[in-house]
Amino acid sequence: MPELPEVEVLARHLAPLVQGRTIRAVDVRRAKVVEPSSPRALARRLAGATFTGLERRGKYLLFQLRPRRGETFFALGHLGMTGRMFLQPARAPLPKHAAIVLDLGRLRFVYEDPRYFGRFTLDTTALDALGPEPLGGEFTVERFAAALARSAQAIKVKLLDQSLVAGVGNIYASEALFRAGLSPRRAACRLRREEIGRLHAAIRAVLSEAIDCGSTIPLDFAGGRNGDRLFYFGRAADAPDYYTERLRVYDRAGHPCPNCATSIRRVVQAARSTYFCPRCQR
DNA sequence: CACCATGTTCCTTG
DNA sequence: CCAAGGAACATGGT
Repeated sequence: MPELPEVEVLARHLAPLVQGRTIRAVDVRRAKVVEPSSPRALARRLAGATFTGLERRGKYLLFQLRPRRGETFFALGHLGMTGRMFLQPARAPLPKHAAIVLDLGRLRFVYEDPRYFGRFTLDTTALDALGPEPLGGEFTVERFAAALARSAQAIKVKLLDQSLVAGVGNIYASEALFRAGLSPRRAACRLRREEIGRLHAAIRAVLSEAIDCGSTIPLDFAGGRNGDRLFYFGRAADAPDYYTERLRVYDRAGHPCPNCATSIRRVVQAARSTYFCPRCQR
């Protein structure tokens, strides 16, 4: 469930739940997800530490922890494509693909991830490569334009570059371009200033609306199948409609464009699906 | 069985 | 050296 809005909503949900809780024991069930930390090093560091803060940066979660003695440190989480993090009662059954389990006493913190593409590690260097937060003051049209001017890549592909803006993924890249009325195939360096301004505003609008939408959904990450279908997972037949209506082009090939009823197209760019309206997006 | 999937990194090619 | 494209990672859904 992982682009910026999903991670933001998760961070807001999780922060008060983990705040002040102390880790009693650490179970690394998939060594891969702690790389480049070693399972032993991670376990030693986390055991006895208390959660003192949680924030989001791009698609990452930054857990602030205070050890029994010594200085505050951080653990970096990433959900990859299919990761989830939640608290559950200590005696509830573990999900099949639990990668990390933190014993918090009556509760436990679980990071589970069927594909194990995500991370839960002490190494925070990935943050250094991130560009500005799209919803923050550092993401200015000037800076955005300057970065785009240096790239001949298709704009859709460029939006996935986390050093350009942090947190836009495959879904919201298509959504932002639709909102801005720009073809995903335009070369980044060929966009006019006015178009860049539109795209800049569209990125912010699409992401903040998604956060607002997600924030209004009662979340239940307790591992159940029920309250966890936020965002784009909510499109099963039994799912509420609020989500379906939120995405205007993503995964909607062949459906009518909400503006002009032209059939939405799917194309492949850099081995990833892109969805757009060939009439509204030039 | 075939193909697709919200992400990131690494390798190859040009 | 750089940019761009593709494969790999591992599992599940359709």
